[in-house]
Amino acid sequence: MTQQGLAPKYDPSSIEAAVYRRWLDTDAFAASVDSDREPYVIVIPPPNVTSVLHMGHGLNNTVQDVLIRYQRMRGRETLWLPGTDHAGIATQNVVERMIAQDGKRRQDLGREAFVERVWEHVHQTGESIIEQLKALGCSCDWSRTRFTLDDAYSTAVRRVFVQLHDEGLIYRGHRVIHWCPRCLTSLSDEEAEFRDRDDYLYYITYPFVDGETTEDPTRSGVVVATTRPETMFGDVCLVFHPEDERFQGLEGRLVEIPLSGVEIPIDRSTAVEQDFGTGMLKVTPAHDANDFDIAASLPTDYETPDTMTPDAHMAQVPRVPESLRGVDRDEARKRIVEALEQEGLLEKVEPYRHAVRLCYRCHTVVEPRLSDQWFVRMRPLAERALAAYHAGHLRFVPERWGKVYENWLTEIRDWNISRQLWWGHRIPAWYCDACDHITVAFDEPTGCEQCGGALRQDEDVLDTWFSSWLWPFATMGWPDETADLARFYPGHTLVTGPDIIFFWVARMVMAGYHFVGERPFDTVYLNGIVRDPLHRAFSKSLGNGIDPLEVVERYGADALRFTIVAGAASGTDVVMDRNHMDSTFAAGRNFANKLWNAARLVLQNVTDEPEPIDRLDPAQFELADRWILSRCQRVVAETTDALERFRLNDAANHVYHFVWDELADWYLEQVKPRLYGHADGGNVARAILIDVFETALHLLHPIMPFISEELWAHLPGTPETVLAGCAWPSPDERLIDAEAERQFAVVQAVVTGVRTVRAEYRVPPGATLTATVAPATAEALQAINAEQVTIQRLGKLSELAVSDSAEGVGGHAVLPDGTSLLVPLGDAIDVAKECERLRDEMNRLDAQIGRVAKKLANDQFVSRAPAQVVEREREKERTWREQREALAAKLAALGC
RNA sequence: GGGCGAAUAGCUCAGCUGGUCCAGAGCGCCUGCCUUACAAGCAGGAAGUCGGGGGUUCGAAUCCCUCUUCGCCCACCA
Repeated sequence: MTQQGLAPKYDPSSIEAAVYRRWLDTDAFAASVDSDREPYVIVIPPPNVTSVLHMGHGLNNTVQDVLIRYQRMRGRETLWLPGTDHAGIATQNVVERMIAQDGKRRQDLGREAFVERVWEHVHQTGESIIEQLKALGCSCDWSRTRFTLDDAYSTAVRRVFVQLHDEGLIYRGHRVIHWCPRCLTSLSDEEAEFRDRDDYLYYITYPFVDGETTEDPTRSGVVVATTRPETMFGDVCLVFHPEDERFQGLEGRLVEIPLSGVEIPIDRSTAVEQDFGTGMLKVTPAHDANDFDIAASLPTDYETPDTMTPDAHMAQVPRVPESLRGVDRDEARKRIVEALEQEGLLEKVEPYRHAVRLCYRCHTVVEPRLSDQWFVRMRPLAERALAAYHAGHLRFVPERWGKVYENWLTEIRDWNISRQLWWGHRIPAWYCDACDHITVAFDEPTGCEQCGGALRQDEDVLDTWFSSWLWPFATMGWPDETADLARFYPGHTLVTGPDIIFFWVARMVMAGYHFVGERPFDTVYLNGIVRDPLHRAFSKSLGNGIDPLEVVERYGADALRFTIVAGAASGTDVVMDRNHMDSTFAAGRNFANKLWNAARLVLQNVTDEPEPIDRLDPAQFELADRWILSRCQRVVAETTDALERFRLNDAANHVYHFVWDELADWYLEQVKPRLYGHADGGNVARAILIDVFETALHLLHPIMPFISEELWAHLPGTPETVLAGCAWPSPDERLIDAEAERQFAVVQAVVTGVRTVRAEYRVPPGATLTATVAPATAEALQAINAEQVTIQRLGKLSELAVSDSAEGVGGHAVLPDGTSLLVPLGDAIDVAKECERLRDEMNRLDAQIGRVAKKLANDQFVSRAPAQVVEREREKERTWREQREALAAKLAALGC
C-alpha cells in the first residue's frame, strides 16, 4: 500500500471519499451477533427528517463516533445504530409551508395526498441526512438503519399503545390542554415552552345584578384582575378565599359579566391567593387549566362554556357579544378593553410581566383548550426510572444533569399523547357510532367489541415522542425476540443534548424498564449546544448557523471533528463564528496539515519496513529515543484514561501536544541527522520513528479517522486491513524512562535558553554561542555525556559549549569577527529564582509533614480511625518525606 | 417563587481529589526567519492581582459565606 509523494498540503477532499469507501468495503462498521466480543452499543438520537443536519448534529454525532471508534479499537463488538425520526408536528409544518408557496393548505390536498407529499419530502431529507453522517465520518452500521415510521417500528408503537391501554396506563381524558392555534393540535406540557412577556393586568368590575351594593357606595360590583380579558365570556363564577374578610357575605351573590349580560354567581375556593390582584378570581374552566380544576373542586356543577374557536377567534356563541364573534383573540382583547373603559368598568391597568406558553415548533402563544385527548398515566412508569437512577444504574455526564432528570420524574404529570395532525402514527382506537364504546386494538377490528356496530378510527396521530421513546429497542425488532435484541440490548452510552432530557431521555428509560425490563443504556453523555459569538443558539431564522458540510468541504471532516472535540469539554457549549470560519477551524485544519507533513518526512526517509523496536539493542538508543518512547507510553495512558472518563477534549489535546510539541518539534528534528545519514544509527531512528508515529495515528483515529486511516495505509509494513479495525495501543511500562525524560528536559531547557539569547541579542547566524550554566545543569548534561551538545535546529549556530566552572548563569556568543558577547541565559535555569522556589516548596513540605506526623503520633487517631484512613496518612507522610529528600538534594546541587 | 450553571490573557475556553501541569491552550498580536516535512510553517516574545469582598488552611483559580453581573431550566399567583 506504500506510495511515495504525498502532496505538500493536506487536501482532505482528495482522500475522504476513498477512505470512507474502504471502510464500507471491509465491513468495518458492521456489528456481528455471533462474535464473542463484549458488545458496546450506541443508538443514534435520530435526527428529524424535517431538513438536513446542522452543526448541533455535527457535534453530537462526532462525539458518538469518537466513543464508538474507541471502543471498536478496544475490541468491543460495537453497534452504532443509525436512523431518523419522522418528527410529526415539525415535519408536517415544514411541508405545510412548502405547499403554502403554491397557495395551498393541507386541507386542499386531503389527508392521503398530503401524507404522500410528506413522504416525498422525507425520502429526500432522510437520504441527505445519511449522506451527511457519512461525510462526517460516522461509523454507523448502515445495514441497521431505521426510521420511526418503518412498518416494523409502527408495529412496536401500536403494541405499546395497546399494552398500556390494557394495563390501564392509557386513558381518554377530558381536560384543559395546551393547544396551538396555528398548528391546530394539542401539545404536551413539555411542548409548551415558557417565555417571559411584558403584559398588562386588567382590573375589571363585575357589577352586581341583584340590586344591593357593598358598604362602599362608589362600588356597585366586585373587581377582578386578569391578564386575559378575552376569556371573560367563558367565566362561570367568581371565587374568593373563604378566609378573606374583605368579601365575607358575598357568597351566592350574582354579578354580570361585563359587555355580555351573562349572570354568574360568587363562590369560594381555597385555591385563591388572597394577596394577588384583588383577591377575587374569575373562573373560566374551558380556557384555563387551573380554573378547570377549581370549578371541578366546587360543590356546584358548573358548565364549561367554550367561547373560542380552534384557531383562536371568538366563537359564534350566545355568550360572546355579536360584535366580537369571529374576531381574533388579540384584536378581541383590544376591543374589549376599550369597551370596558367606555363603560367605566375598567378600574385600572397595571404593567405586568409574566410567563406565557409558546408552541415549541412555531412559537405561537398556546391557547388552553378543553378537549378530549389520550393520556399516559406516568407516575407508575416514573417510579422505576427514578429508582434506577437512585440505585446508580443510570449515570449522567456531567453529573449535574441527573438532578434535572430526577426533578422532572418526581414532579411528573400525565402525558397528552394525541395530536390533531396527519403525519404520524395513527392512534389504534376506534369509536362506535351505535354505542359510546371505544375499541382499542392492535389489528383493525371489524366491529365494535361491545355492540358489533360500525367503527371509525380515531383521526388523531400520536405524539412523535411516543414513538421515539421506544427507539433503543424498537429499532432492534421488539416486540419480536430478535437476535439483535438479545445481543445488543441493553445498550451503553446515549449521547444527546440536555434540552431533551424530558422529551426523550427520561421517557426512554421508562419505556426500557417497562417494556423490556432493562435500562436502555447506562450512561447519558450530554453534549453542549453550538452557539454563535453572541452566545445565541444556531437557528435557521437567525441565519447564524454553519453548515457542517460546508466545513467538511473547506477544511475536511477531521478538522471539523478535532475542533469540536478539542473545543468542547463535556456539557459545555461550543462557540463558532460563521464570519470567521478560518480561525474557528484553524486548530483542526492546521493540525491535520502538520500531521500530514510529519508523515511526509517520515515516508521520505523510511521506505522499508523497519525492525520492530523490541528486536533492537536498547544500548543503541540515544537519549532522544528513550525520551520519545517514554513520552509515547505516557500519552497512550493519558489518552486512554481521558476517553474512559468521557473527557474527550483532554484526549484530543494530549495527542495534539504529543504529536506537535514533542514528536514534530523535538524528535523529528533530533533524528534528521540519522535519517539523512549524517550520523550513525539510522536504523534505530527509523524503527523508533515508525513505532511512535504509528502509535500516534492509532490514538488519533477516533477523533481524526480519515487522515489517520490514510497515513497509516502509507506506512511501510502496514497490513492489508483498516486502522479502524486495529487494536488500541496499550502502554508498555518497560519503555517508561523517567530519567531520560528528566535529562531530555534539561536539554530542552538549555536549547531554549540559547535560542532566547540568540533572539534577544540578535546573535547573528554563524556565531558560536557558548553557554555557561549552573552546576546542576552541567551535571545533568555531563551525565548524558554531553561535553558538547549539538543542536540541529540552531543550524549554523550549532555549538553549545558546556562548562561547570561557571559562577552564576550566563553565556557568551562569539561573533564571526571574533568578538565575544556576554549574555544571560534567562529564566529557564535562573539559579536564584529556582532556589527561592525550592525553599518555598521545602517550607510547605515541612509544614505538611509536621502536621501528618502529629496526627500519626496521636494514639486516639491511630486506634480509632479506620485502618484505610490511617494507612493513607502514613502513605502521605512517606511520599512527602521522599519529596523532601529530593528537594534537599536539588538545593544542594544548586549550591544554595 | 424554586433550582442549576458561568465569571481565568484581546477573543473562545481548559484547569478532574486544595500543594511539579498553579497561572495554561487555540486563535489573535509583536520580533526575526521561505533552515530541502510543513509560511496552514519555524524560532523567540508581550499579555491575566483567575468578577468584588470576607473566611477556612502551612498553602486557595480550586473549599465555605457574601455581593455583583450574565445565562439556562423548572413552576397553576389569575
